[in-house]
Amino acid sequence: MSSPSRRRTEALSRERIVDAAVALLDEAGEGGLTFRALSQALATGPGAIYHHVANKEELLAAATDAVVAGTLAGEPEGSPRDNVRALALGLFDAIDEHPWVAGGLTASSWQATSPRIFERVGRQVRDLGVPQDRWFTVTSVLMQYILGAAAQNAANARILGPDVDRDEFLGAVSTTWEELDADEYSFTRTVADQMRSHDDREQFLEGIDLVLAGIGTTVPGTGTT
Amino acid sequence: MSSPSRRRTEALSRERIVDAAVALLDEAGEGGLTFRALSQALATGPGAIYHHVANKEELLAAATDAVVAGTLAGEPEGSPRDNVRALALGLFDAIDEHPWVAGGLTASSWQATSPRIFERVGRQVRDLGVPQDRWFTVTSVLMQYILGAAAQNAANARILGPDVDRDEFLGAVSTTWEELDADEYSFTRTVADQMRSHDDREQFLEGIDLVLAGIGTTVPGTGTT
DNA sequence: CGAGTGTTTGGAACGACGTTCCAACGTCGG
DNA sequence: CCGACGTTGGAACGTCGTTCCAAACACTCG
Repeated sequence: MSSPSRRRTEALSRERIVDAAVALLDEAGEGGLTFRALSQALATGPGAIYHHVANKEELLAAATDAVVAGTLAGEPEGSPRDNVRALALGLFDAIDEHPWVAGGLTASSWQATSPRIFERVGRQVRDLGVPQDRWFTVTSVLMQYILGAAAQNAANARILGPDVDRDEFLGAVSTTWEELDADEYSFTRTVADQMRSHDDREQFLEGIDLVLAGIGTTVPGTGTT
Repeated sequence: MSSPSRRRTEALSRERIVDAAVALLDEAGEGGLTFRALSQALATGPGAIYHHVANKEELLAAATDAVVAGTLAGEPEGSPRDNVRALALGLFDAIDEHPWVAGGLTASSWQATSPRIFERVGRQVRDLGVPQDRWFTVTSVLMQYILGAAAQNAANARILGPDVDRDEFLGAVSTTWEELDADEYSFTRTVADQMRSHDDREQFLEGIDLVLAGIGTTVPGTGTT
């Protein structure tokens, strides 16, 4: 370990592999992560990678964890409600920017990534004044909404693609909804124009507020404020 | 159309293909759906299937829609709150029984399946007394929680596998949590034993109640009841 | 300083996948 | 009875995740 090693190329390491994987996923989407493409980006062969990473699933989990850990960096500094909002929005934006993270969380990153998020959310739940015997449930519900909503938003963004106009797409869906069967889809037809002009981020935050309000009704000393 | 066709074998149809796909997915999981396995189950070749189904993505979407449409069969008959609970629980159980549905909803079934669910949820939101200008947002949030929580539950069930003992697994995770770093994971360690004895279905329903309670705070004439 | 040891490398090869292609087959209108 | 046309299903293509192994390397010890 005297000279920090410069072998044939530049030394392959798990960290370098994960970084390259993140870059590849960002560029080419979930299907763009290939051991062949990764080999080429790292100027090596597929076999070499397997000495640092067990398989693709673990690699995806590591890439997911790298992104999530990055968004969880700072320490919270406001009221519990504000902290939950900030935490949720940070995850939402991260998943929106790296849509493959949603799939990565489903895969098997629960081992490292999920507890990381759980802890951050849970501390705010605790500070919110929720009775201790409900900590696990309330934290789980909050986390499920955050990740579930973010994942569905990412799925929508994926079918949209990077080069499709958002307003155009929303307009097309809205038109489709307006042309549905009048009896079978009376409600959906009514709100078709509401969907045309909605903002995903804003709607997500309203959902957080809704859940927080629900939590508020079960906390002894707190109103809706 | 006189004799309802009995060709070489028994006539290939989109419906027969989708049914076989559902059966295959239930038996072997998301990875078990293969055009080769499907060909064998239908006693035909892979090429024949492509005359009835565009590609695998569409097939998965059709299979997903078949399952979801089945759970949405009956008409609701109780209070809006009870109906939401029943609707949510029906979807939760369906996804728990067919975990691949979670992935199928993400894929591209939003075209047919998603509006189906949206309409059902939305009607209850309307009957709940939510102001009309918030229908779209509230319905979306409710639906995001339902599908998000169910999807994450299905992901947990998938890593569990059909033959692993649930209590044993929960105990193992709980133990892992208790051995986390005391400073970095103080909250998670505290609730480790709560997770050991929790019930997924019950927790899901508590989440529904939490969201409903949150909705209740924004509805003019309604208390928490 | 050189031989030996154990790890890292990377290219070839394997089986399985989604998908395409096309010759054979079946059905049906004229 | 015959041509036209949609259906069938097996072969084949390119790509994927993964495995295997001989060559290349860094390091330790005599």
